[in-house]
Amino acid sequence: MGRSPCCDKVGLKKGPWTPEEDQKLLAYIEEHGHGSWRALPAKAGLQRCGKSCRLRWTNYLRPDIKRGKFSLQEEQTIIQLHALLGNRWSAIATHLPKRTDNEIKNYWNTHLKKRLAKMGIDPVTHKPKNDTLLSSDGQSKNAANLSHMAQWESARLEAEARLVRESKLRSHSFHPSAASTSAQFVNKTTAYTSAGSTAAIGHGGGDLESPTSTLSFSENNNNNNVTAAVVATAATTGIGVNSLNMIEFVGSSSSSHHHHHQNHHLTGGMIKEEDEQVQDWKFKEGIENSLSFTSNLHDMTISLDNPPWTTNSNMEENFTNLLLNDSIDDDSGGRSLSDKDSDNSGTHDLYQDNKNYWNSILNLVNSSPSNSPSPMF
DNA sequence: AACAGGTTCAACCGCAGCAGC
DNA sequence: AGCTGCTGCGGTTGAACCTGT
Repeated sequence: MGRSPCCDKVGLKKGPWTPEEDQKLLAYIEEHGHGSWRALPAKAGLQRCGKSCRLRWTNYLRPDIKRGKFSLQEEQTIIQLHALLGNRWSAIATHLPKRTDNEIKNYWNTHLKKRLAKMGIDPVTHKPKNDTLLSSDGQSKNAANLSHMAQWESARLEAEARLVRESKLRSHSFHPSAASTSAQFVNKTTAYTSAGSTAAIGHGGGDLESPTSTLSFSENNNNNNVTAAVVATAATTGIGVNSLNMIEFVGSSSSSHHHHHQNHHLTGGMIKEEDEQVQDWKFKEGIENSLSFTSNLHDMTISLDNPPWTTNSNMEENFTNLLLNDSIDDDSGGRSLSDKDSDNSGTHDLYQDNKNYWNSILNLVNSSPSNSPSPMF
């Protein structure tokens, strides 16, 4: 179990990379691909450890990295995914094409975490810090249920990662121009299918199956039964609320991008325009081998005094306002969580905002940026 | 202009998981 | 089954940069 010596080896350089080193690394990978990272530095003539080279490549030099300011939509995505997945930056990064986990992590720690804290939202739990106000009205239960969702989402992502790894192994004819170094650049198709308690393992053609998760919630309570049926097929669209207190996210997977749609040119084109980003979101929904993998993840019942998510109206808008208010008026002291009045209406607002917040998170699962051309912020 | 304190982010560290032997 | 090496991940660090005084 001995640790690999890595940079402990004497003579290996550490610290910031010089342009010359960057050039060497780029030139080598462009010509040969990275291959074994451990062996790379010697071959490329670099006095670095392989780990350092890999990091430099994946976080900085890789051509398909979008650098610069995060868009409002990206911010929202990060916040929502963080609520679902926690500090699983690599998993979050899979939903943000061209952004590295490191970049997302940094952005979270330096911007978003503080912004949420200012708003009175615990950046860890994504619940209002003064949660006692909500403990008796079912909202905590909502959060608990969402926590379950998060667990399943995590499981799904892990399953996807496995599939991706398998896929990469099978088609591992590495080409420098397709120097995919991370699972995040492999398309995935995901789906949350409302299926009651039905377990369905669906298989599609191709040598790999598309990760499709089935989430269903059906829990009994003395009072209201709410089935939250989430159907989110990768880049899903639309949300329907039927008359039975049932939320239905209906999505469709339509694209058929080829895995190698990304051109890994090593020069230029690092930053793509917004419409290209939209394309990338679309691309996420497709997968080279038209994957189809369905797992019935969970069956549970949500019992609620007040059925949550029974309406979608203004959901996104409210979430948007929550964050926008704060980011626009950054000196407001984060009062966007409705502290204008400290009476019962304030409490209600808090509840409402919290509900909207979590609704928006749920909605993320079903929504695709490609279908929300106008920023939510 | 100079300094101090705060912020950002590239890079490092250590650990865990996995594959091959 | 156990060992070893490699890779990826998340937490942390510290130099560079920014801002206020």
